[in-house]
Amino acid sequence: MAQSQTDQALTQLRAMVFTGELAPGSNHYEADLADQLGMSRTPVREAALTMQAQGLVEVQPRRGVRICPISAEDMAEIYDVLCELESLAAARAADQGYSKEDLRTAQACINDMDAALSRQDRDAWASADDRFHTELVRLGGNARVAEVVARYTDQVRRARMITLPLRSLPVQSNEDHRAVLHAIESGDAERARSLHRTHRQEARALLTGLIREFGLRRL
Amino acid sequence: MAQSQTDQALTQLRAMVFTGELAPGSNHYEADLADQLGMSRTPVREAALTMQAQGLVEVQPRRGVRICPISAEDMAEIYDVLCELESLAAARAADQGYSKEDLRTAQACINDMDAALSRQDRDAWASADDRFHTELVRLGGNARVAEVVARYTDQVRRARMITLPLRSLPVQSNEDHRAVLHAIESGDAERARSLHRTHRQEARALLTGLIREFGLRRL
DNA sequence: GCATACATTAACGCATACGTTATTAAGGGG
DNA sequence: CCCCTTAATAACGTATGCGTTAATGTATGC
Repeated sequence: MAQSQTDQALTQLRAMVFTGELAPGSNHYEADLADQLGMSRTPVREAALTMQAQGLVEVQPRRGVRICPISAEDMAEIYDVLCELESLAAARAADQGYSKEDLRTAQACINDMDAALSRQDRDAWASADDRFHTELVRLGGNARVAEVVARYTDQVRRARMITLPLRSLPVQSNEDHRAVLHAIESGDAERARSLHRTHRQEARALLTGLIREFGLRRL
Repeated sequence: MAQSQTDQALTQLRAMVFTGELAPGSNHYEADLADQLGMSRTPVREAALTMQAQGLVEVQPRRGVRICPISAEDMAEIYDVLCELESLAAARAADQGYSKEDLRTAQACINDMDAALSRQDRDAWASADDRFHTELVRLGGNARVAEVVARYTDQVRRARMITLPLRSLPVQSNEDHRAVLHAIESGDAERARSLHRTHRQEARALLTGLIREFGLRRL
């Protein structure tokens, strides 16, 4: 499982972007990043170009690698995409005629979210929520949908982490998930679609609202 | 306006993929491509990595750069994505309250398609059709939607070119476009959405049908 | 005759080097 | 005092070289 330097750079740089260790809006010279990661510029540069194609950074000549910040408008755009594609995935998942066993992973995510909620553990909830949405999209059976959803989920990952403590406990969210999964289980595609669509629209409104309310810049 | 070697490599390699000069499913060593483009391996490699992130090629150690072929299943997946996102764009475009002047470019594309049809010029029609969809998505006002649509349009570009002569003249398509634009003009978002959705679903069925009917491999 | 071990080859991963060029600062003129 | 010109700096773009390593062919043993 020999990981190439480029792979390592990609993994580490992505992690540094997600945690905010590389601050949104900040610039970083390739040479500095290479030093930090203990490698030469080449693999760093290759990783940066890949991340640029993923929309996480911009490679700007002589100004270094810029970490793309997320504005309320960006958040709104991204949630529009997630809303459409995830609700399609929910509908398709319902069409597949999955057994309870097939949906076990999704059910487990919901259980984890419930448990996290009762512990008021927001981080654990966020992690389980993330896994639920990933699983939902996987169940939809369209790899391109999964890819795009993963890509944009990455773009808002840091912003979501930051807003997480600002919002009330996401109890409604868990109800939504259960309802969506139930619709999938019962093979009701249009219901799964519209339930999930509403769920995501509410998330969109909540998050953009929080950003605006708290005047968050450089998310 | 100084184009870097990497940019040139990207432009040229993309063109070579779209025309089929680099055949779908074929592999090409970085060094060979570099020779063809008259540059060193570095910019070729960087361009290849970017194209990999765009889903056009795979960079496989010791097997060179592989040109991703498109199967009927890929086509179905991609059109599902295009269907959702473009119909969202159509709905949003209708919500913007665009004037006739704002929609001039889209109207011009439709006119071009009509003209191309009457000349039975399929290539000109395809070009105008492409421009119409791009413009539609631009009118939707969501840059992420535009980005994803552009990316997947690129992935099916070559396959569409190849199937173009196999299908009957796309007269219905032009009717559809006109109806969508009319819905946008009259601000009827849900009508624009559902019309465009149907339009794309039909394209999906047509294209996957053609691929299967003609047993096209390595598209 | 087939499988396995080994040698050979060459494509890649990545470090390095260097020329180019944008940026910044300094200096001179208005 | 400000603006413009010019020089210095350093980050980048890209060529190059080399060690690594996977793929292929060959030889050997069963």
